[in-house]
Amino acid sequence: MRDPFAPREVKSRRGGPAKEPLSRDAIVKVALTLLTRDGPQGMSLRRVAAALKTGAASLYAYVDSLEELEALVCDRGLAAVKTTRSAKLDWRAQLVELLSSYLRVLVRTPGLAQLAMRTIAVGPNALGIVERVLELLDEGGVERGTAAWAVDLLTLYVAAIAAEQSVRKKQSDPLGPAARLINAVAADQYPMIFAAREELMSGGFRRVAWGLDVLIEGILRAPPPGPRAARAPANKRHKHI
Amino acid sequence: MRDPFAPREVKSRRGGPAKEPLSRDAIVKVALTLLTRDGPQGMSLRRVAAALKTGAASLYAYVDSLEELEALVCDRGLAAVKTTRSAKLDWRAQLVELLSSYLRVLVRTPGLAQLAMRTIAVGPNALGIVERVLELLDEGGVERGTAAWAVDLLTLYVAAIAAEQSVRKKQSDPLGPAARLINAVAADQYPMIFAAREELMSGGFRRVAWGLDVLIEGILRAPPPGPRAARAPANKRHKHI
DNA sequence: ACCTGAACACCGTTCAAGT
DNA sequence: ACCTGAACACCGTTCAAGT
Repeated sequence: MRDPFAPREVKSRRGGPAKEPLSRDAIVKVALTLLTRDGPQGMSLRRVAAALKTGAASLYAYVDSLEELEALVCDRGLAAVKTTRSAKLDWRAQLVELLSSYLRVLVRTPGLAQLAMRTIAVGPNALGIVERVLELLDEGGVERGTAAWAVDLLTLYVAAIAAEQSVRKKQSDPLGPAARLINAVAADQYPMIFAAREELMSGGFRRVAWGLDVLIEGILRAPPPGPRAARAPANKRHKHI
Repeated sequence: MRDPFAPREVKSRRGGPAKEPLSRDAIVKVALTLLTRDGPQGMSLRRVAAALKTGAASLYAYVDSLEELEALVCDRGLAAVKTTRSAKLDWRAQLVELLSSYLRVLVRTPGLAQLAMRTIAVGPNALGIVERVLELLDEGGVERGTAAWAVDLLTLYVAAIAAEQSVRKKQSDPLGPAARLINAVAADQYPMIFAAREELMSGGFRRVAWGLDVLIEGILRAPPPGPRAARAPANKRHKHI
């Protein structure tokens, strides 16, 4: 299997006649545009092809499948994430900054979050983000094995939050019918939910910030992954999952 | 908008002639069966209808859309999660137990995890899980506002892990081409990734256990969400996300 | 009211035929 | 080699017509 992120060389047209000579890069570009403009629905092979004034079959010269295109689009979308270094902020603030940028990019483009959850992100931009997070955790004194797992935990959390938000946004009502259901929950049947119904639905940016705080705090304090199992429930260790 | 989880009453056939008289419940049941057997692809309205020996159009008498069916299937799948109380284990062990059961159920049925991430879970089974988590956190002395946000964090994490695993499983190779790419990563371009390439790919149950530990540890220690912002980066508070 | 076949407007992918 | 139209095997949803 080829590296899907390696540029695929294509014989260039002799004089370079038209505006978009139909290259892999052009395909990914308009796909991301369509995704940003019309959401996940808008990025079909046929629509991308139509935007490039061709048939869908033509795209298969540059892309093996929709899945590959999605991976390419996903990584291209991640180019917008700011991974810049800052001398003024400590590692923790920089980490929060980076992850907030990641979140902002995922939320801004509807469907990108779902893509990020579905495809294993291994393009250069995704790798750049992972690299930077590892750097920052290292700066924070987090041991390497812990850091490796922590990257996943952090990025997974942000992607999941973003995906959830973009689902919620699709709902027409503020917070969707979920809110109404939670409000209608029987006080005697679900007393805890009823008591916390207010807090369950409040959210926004503070909530994300708190979540990142929880993760970072936990990463710094939870027993690191060593050769021995950390703290699995004693009676049910290694039960097949 | 009706509560989609309220049972929809249907005129019963006079004598009750056939095996499955085509009820909302029967539809959800075979849909879940198909999902479990054939994955997300297998649960289309047309396939569900075919399994019930009807046309797809017939299902619209019981279900408003594929999206509603997905929500119903999702909640029905969650019925398998064990929310039983235990006198022998402390709240924390019980919480890990419950979330492990949740994870097991999501991973066992391919596609259920993706469903759980896509639909806002508000069926009785989902509510039961949330209720139980809130109970356990309360037992652990976690303040209500914190607990409300923590439920989301915990369930989101488990669902995301499950979704990621079921994506990985789809890949043919052990760990998929992602592993090969990470192994092939240039040592000078991504030094941190290269150094941690081993740990980045190791995983399994211990990793999940560690993740839950991180979350719980963090939840116990991170500043609780109060009326004032907790610890957002001072220079970029409330920037629109 | 429930149920249905047919139709509508889409999909991703393949393939023989063009250049 | 790139590009294409047409076809294949699917989708979710609607709708007029049945009972």
